[in-house]
Amino acid sequence: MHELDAPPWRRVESTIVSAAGDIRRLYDERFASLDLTLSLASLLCYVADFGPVSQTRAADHLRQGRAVTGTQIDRLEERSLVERLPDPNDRRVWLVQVTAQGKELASDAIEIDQVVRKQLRAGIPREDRQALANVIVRLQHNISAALHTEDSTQPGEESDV
Amino acid sequence: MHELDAPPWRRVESTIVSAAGDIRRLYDERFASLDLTLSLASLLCYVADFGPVSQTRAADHLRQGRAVTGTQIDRLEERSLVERLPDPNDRRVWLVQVTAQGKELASDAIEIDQVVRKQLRAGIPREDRQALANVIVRLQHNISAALHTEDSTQPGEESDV
DNA sequence: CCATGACTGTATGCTGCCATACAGTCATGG
DNA sequence: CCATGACTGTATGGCAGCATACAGTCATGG
Repeated sequence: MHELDAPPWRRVESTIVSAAGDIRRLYDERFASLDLTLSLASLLCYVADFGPVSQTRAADHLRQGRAVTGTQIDRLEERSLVERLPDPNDRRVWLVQVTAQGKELASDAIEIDQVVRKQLRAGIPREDRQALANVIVRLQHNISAALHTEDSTQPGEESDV
Repeated sequence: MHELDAPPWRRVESTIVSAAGDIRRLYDERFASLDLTLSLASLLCYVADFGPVSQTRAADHLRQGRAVTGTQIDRLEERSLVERLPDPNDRRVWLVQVTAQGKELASDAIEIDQVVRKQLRAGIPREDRQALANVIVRLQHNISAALHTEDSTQPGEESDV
C-alpha cells in the first residue's frame, strides 16, 4: 500500500511539489516580460521595500543561500536596478539599495504579481485559502522537525491522501 | 497592498513553493541512504510497478522532460537497477524494465516513503489533508488555465492570504 | 511506392539552486 | 594586545530540470 508511483493527484506531497513547480513556471512566464524571474523579482521588491539590507539578510528572507543571492544581486546591479554601498560600520558587508530604475521595475513586478494572484485564486474562497495555508504551515512544521533528524519511526499503515 | 516581499508564511503561493522545496529536501535526505534522489526513487518505483514502459511514458507520468528521464534511466541502468529492452514493435523505443536488484531497492524506497509520509502527516487529520489536496487541485486548474495565456486581467484588489 | 509529418530517444547549452571551501573582517576572552 | 572563533561575501563544483535541435523510425496520404 504505497504511493510512490500513484497518480500525482492522489498524494498530497506530490501535489504540493508539482503545484509549486507550476506556480514558479507561471510567475517566471509572466515576469519574463520584465526580463525577471520570480526569485529576481522577489529580491528586487524586497530590497525596494526594506531599504538597504545586507546580502545575508536578503538571503535569509528569500530562504536562499548567500552565494546565489550574491550572484542575483550581481545581475540586478549590472542592470542598474540596485547598487551596493559599503557598510560604514562593517567592512565585510555590502548594503544593497534599490535605484530609481529598480523602483520603477519593482512596481511593474508588483502589478504583475497582483494579476497572477487574482488568476490563481479565482473561484477559491478566502476561508479555503486560509485553511490551506494553515495546513501547509503545520506540514512545514513537521518537515523542519523531520529534517536533519534520524528516521526514528517505523513504516506506518495510514491510508492514502 | 502587495506581498512580493511579505513574510513567506503570509502568502499561499510562497508557502506552497517553500513547502515543496522542504518536502523535496526531506525526501532527498532520506533517500540518500539508498544513493537515490526523490526523482530517481519515483522513477524506479514506477518502472518496478508498471512493468516495462517506454521512456516517454515514464517522463509523462513523472511530469518531466524526456531528456532528463533518459539520463535518469542511464544512471539506474549503470547500477543494474533497470535494464533497457528493445521494443519488438517499434525500433525507436526502449522498454525499461526493473531488475531483481532494482525491485529490492524499490521496496526499500517504499518503506522510506512510508516513514516520511507518516512523519509529515503527524497531527494533521485526514479530512484536513483531503481538503488541502482539493484546494490545491483547484489551484492547479487555475494555473494551467493561466499558463501560456495572455494576462487578460487587471490587477485586483483582493486582500491577503 | 514514397514523401511528408509525427514521434522516440539523445546531445547540447542554459538556468537555478545547493554545499563546501575560502579570504577578509569583526568581536570576544585571556 | 592578540588569538581564537564567528560572520560576510565570493568562488567553485555539483545536481536537477528545461528547451531546443537532431537522427532514426514509424505511419499516413497521395
